[in-house]
Amino acid sequence: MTSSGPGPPNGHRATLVEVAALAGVSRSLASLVIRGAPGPSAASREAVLRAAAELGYRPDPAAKLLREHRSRVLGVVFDPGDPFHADLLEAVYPAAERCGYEVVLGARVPTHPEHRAVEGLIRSRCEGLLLVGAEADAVQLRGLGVRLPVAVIGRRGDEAGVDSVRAADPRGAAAAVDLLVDLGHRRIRHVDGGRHPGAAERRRGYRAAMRRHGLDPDVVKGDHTEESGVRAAGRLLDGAEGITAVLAGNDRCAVGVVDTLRRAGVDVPGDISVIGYDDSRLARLTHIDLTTVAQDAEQTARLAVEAVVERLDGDVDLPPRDILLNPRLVIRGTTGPASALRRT
Amino acid sequence: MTSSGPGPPNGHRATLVEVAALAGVSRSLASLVIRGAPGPSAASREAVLRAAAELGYRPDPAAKLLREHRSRVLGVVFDPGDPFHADLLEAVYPAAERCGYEVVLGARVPTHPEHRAVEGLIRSRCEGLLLVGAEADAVQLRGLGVRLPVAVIGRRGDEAGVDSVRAADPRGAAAAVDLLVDLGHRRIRHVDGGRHPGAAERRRGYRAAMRRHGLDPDVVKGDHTEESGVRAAGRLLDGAEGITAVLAGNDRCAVGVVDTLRRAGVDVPGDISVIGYDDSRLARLTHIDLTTVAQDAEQTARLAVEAVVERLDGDVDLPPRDILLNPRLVIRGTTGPASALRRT
DNA sequence: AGGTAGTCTTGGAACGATCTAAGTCACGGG
DNA sequence: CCCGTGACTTAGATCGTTCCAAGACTACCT
Repeated sequence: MTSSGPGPPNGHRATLVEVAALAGVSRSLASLVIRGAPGPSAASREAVLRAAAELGYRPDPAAKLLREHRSRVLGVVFDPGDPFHADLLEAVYPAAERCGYEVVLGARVPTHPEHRAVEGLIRSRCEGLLLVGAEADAVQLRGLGVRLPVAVIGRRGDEAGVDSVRAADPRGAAAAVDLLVDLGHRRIRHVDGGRHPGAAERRRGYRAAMRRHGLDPDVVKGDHTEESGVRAAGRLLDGAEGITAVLAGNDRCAVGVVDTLRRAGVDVPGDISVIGYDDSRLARLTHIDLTTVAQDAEQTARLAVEAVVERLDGDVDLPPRDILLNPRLVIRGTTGPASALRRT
Repeated sequence: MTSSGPGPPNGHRATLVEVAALAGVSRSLASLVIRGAPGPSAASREAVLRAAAELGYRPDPAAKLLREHRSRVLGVVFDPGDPFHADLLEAVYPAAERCGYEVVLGARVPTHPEHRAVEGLIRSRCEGLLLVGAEADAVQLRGLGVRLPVAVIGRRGDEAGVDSVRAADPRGAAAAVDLLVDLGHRRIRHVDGGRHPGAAERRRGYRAAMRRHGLDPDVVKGDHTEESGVRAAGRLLDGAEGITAVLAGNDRCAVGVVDTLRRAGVDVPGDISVIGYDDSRLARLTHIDLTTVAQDAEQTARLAVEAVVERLDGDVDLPPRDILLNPRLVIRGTTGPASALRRT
């Protein structure tokens, strides 16, 4: 894009020396003009800019980097295909731009695992790293953290010496339970996320909230896929009579639950209420319209970017911070009052 | 994560000069050893490698790049959150690696539109570009194509002078129609994808196949979202009697159709068969189990990478190629014989 | 007139690698 | 005894920038 610009279409890129020659000034002066430094007179400024435009000059980032030792680039490792990561990325770009940084991405996929992504990003000379949902253990994370400033999103990192930004999952789960109890539900089941990151805390929040209300926790194993929702709903249909509400480990699981229940003729939320977790795009689709717990992607991304930038632009020796964000309950169409019939 | 390595943990990175000094050889010799060039004796080779290890030496990519004018990096623009793009990325990495290239990613999101992504990637000195589903028009694409080798995935590019790799959508739609006709369906409706890339060709393939079978095409407007599937299904329920099969514009639309029909008590595929398009992860979920048309992500990615690399590593002046891949029909659980009752 | 301040401009030395061409050394043949 | 040969090694130039210290010129003040 950039309409390809004028100048030699391909092959040789114009250099600063050529621009300076055409403008009839020295290399140094041209350099000052190009990077907008104070000093040059209006006349030379104009001459250089004209020459640069004519030659289609673009500064060589490699040379600049070699000299300056600053790339002003942030690397981000993420999972393509994960809708929440997409929301985060959308917020990372403007946040980085406000701080004067560019962003390069590295995907975490089976063929290109996290450590490869990290190395690739470092090789493309990023100065700081955002890991959206890291796989690495604390030791690896710590090793990475000494090489460059790192922030982890969605998981705790301060024991590994790096900053982290994440939702306060126990509070989110508790808020979901509170809503259900307010609606009159008492038999509330949690389909958990197994060993998924965050699952343990959601489980903990659920258990604590249930007990706070004087209710018995009822946790069944699951994971963060639709499959596990389908299985859980199957068990529900097979005879877990009395249960009027389900708190799923995440939205995908919740969708599995809702679909299976509805297909079996159970009314959601008339007979059973369902709450998801994450407020993924899935949950927002109007024909799904799932009540769920939202994390604020925009704020999360912004804080993570700012944490890394803060270390980059000065305070290197801050102690690692673990920033907890309050989740927000988004009430949509899969929750309603406990039905009189099934209430125990 | 490379276990942080020995050497000064942060601050100063070791340079080749320091390695050479520690090994007691010249900078040039150290350089030869580091990049594995033939020449150095076994003794000096070992001395240099030992010194490099001790200092935790890592070559500075900026300096290397400045000198060599080759980054061996491929840039990829994609939509995070799109599952098919995730599949492609997964295949891009090994394909690039086989050709000796690294990959950097730029996201196409509302806050960071395509042209920004492209510029960012070029600034990080990628030598070639893969656009997964470009937004740019032919003029912009052509402008980009003269700056560096470009391949577009999922859309035609040869009129804009760049290579493209895409599925033969008309053939995919035709195969879907053929299957339905084989199953005895005659009133087959197509919910199209509006002005989405690819939608026109799918529509064309559908129309041609219907006429080939002596049937009347029946196209309704839609787009590539669940919403449009929901709307289309609504119209079907409102009284489009006689229709026994729906070919959706893509999987998301198909899921909207199936969900809405089932929720209204219509049996899929007993009463109505539904076919999607794309074989996204969605379609593969066992509780959705959608019959759909698949594109081969692995092959697509590989061919696109190879096209760009071929121009990079020699043949610059090949005419642009438009590579068409045959889609594959994946028969799952949403298609069945036309029901005797509803057959016209 | 001489000094000094201020504004604008400049050449040379970095940055850290690679490449080229020229060096050193030991050895064996004439 | 000299020289060519082959196997290693090295100094110096180079890539395209930015930084630094100093240079040129005008203008002002005493």
